[in-house]
Amino acid sequence: MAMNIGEIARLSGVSRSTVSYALSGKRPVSDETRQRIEKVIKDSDYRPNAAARALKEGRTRTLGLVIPPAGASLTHIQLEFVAGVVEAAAQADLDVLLSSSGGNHERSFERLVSGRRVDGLILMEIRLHDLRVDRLGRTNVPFVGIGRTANPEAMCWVDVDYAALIARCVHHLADLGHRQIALINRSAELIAAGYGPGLRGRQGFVDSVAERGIAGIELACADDAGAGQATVERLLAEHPEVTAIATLNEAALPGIQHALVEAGRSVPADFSVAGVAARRWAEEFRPALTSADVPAAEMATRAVELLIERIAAPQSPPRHLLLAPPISLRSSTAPAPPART
Amino acid sequence: MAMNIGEIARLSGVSRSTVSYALSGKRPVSDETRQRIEKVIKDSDYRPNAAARALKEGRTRTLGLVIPPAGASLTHIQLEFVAGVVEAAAQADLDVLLSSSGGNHERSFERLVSGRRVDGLILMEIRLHDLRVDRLGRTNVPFVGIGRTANPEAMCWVDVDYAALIARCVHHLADLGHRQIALINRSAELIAAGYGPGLRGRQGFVDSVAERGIAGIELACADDAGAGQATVERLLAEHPEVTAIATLNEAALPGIQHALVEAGRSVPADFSVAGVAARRWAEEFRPALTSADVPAAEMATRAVELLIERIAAPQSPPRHLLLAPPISLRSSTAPAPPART
DNA sequence: TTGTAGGCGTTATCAC
DNA sequence: GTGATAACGCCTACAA
Repeated sequence: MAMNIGEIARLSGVSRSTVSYALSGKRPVSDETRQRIEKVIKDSDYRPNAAARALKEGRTRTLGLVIPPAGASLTHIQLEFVAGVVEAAAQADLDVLLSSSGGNHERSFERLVSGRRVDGLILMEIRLHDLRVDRLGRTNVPFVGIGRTANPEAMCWVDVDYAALIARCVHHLADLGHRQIALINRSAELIAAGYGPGLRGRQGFVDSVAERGIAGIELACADDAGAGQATVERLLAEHPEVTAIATLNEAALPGIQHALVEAGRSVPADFSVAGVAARRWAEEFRPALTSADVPAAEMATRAVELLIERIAAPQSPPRHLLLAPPISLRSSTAPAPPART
Repeated sequence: MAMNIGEIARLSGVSRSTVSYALSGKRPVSDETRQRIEKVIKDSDYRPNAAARALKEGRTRTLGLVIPPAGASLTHIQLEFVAGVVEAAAQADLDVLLSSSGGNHERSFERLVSGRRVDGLILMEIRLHDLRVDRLGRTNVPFVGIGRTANPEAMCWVDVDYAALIARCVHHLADLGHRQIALINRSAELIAAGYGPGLRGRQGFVDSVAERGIAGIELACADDAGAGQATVERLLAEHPEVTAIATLNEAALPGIQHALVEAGRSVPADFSVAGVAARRWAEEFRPALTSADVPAAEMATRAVELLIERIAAPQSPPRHLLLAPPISLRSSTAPAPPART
């Protein structure tokens, strides 16, 4: 039984337009007919054909979400963000079409953009120089970036202020008396590719370390526990004087923890760790990690809000949101141990 | 510039149908006209309007993927699966529409189903008695389940044979001389709700333990590290004679590891652990976990294949795929220690 | 080899 | 308060 509006109209003994108006409420319909129609609809679980509606209305009621390619497996933060976007979109009765960019998924991205499959896009993992942003600039598809480009005024985005957060970590550690601090950053490849959080986090580190007049060492580290472990092993071997780590590489955390345990450094008595991570990972660190918890769910909500606004008013000046959540003091930071001899 | 097929036709000096045929290749078009058309299309980056095409063709070229509600944060396995589905779908030039079920997301699910937003659905986390499966049974929307219901013949699905895998873990541990083995299962709530992996894993445990004539203790455990730690602490306190754990709760692994370290049990010399988990988590366990690696990416590929088949032939008898990957021997299992006195 | 025309299911304009 | 009808952009018989 292929239910369509015509069938509902026939069964209710009215015209198709009346059914349409009864549904949309865009013009008055007598109580009697409305109820007859509603009954018929309920009995047949009719729902308007989305494609027909999209064709007629020129909008799809669908948002596109462009995730990083599958190869680079998603972090907890990204995952939480995706779930949050689906949630927030559902709240607004919007669906979410997923696409991965990078790799050889350009077809999928192009379908979204020029096939008018979506009313707007959310782009994850924006690079400082981002081809997708350039591409979208040439169309008039509304979009919101998670992360900002080198020219941030030109577009809508939501981002975390990694520079400020890493700086806060450094200040917190410096306040505790640490004079030798290492930054465990994301991978060298990501940073070379113009990955904002890595670059801005580094900047925040360099600046704050200079401001406090203390020694800072930056290390790149791939996004997995093994790399975290290797990186910290190297750090401890080459720079035994370091007493604290700041990190924005959440996937490396388990490895960082393990390497410290192996090396016999007790956290936080001998060694402090502070970072930027999803709350869940911070809490799973042993001891629980003092960290600025990346508010992925909130970012998702805000990004969807911004996008909905932008879809409604595509020409309005682009809005931005730079989040800097406070550091949650947990158990991984303490006063620096007396200097080793 | 609202590009549509008519506009392309006008610019190329041909009729709309000629453009359409040039694009689809469903009837010959002279080289000269084809080239003219292709040039115009390239210059204008025209792509057919997906909604119009969907309306006309009665198919959307879109797959629906129903994920668990956001509250229950996704595990690594699920995450890898989602990415795999997007990948496999993109390979077949299909898009993926995301929806979460459960919670109050029924609207979103209903939109997918009766609004004809998708050509078919993949349902994650199938329960033994699953309302969504019942709902889909009353429509003719093709779908593939990840997991199977109590009546598995009636539908298409891809599943992991948790019973067999847990049994293999038990046999492996028994072969190593362990006589007291505990199963760390998923949460009591999940199991009470008819969660297949938990129930079937339990069955495999009970059966294999009986077959080997050894003592088995089953413990439920929520999906996070904290719960894993608490569960193992309790286990060691109440059953100090236990020398091995089998588990299918990957999210609990970090906690399991931590509790064992805290209790001074050295793995694998004093204590063995085997399980079912995503490969990445198995490798991040210390020491690397002997486990059956859930092939989430392969499941995704297979599920998409099955679904595409089913969309093409909705009436064909439902196909199933029960995967039982081999156990990868890593470093977390060893012969049982001499009995404690 | 190419063009004409009808219809997919909606919504919205116009008429009653 | 309600009904007929055109249009959204595409595909595809049917004609030429």
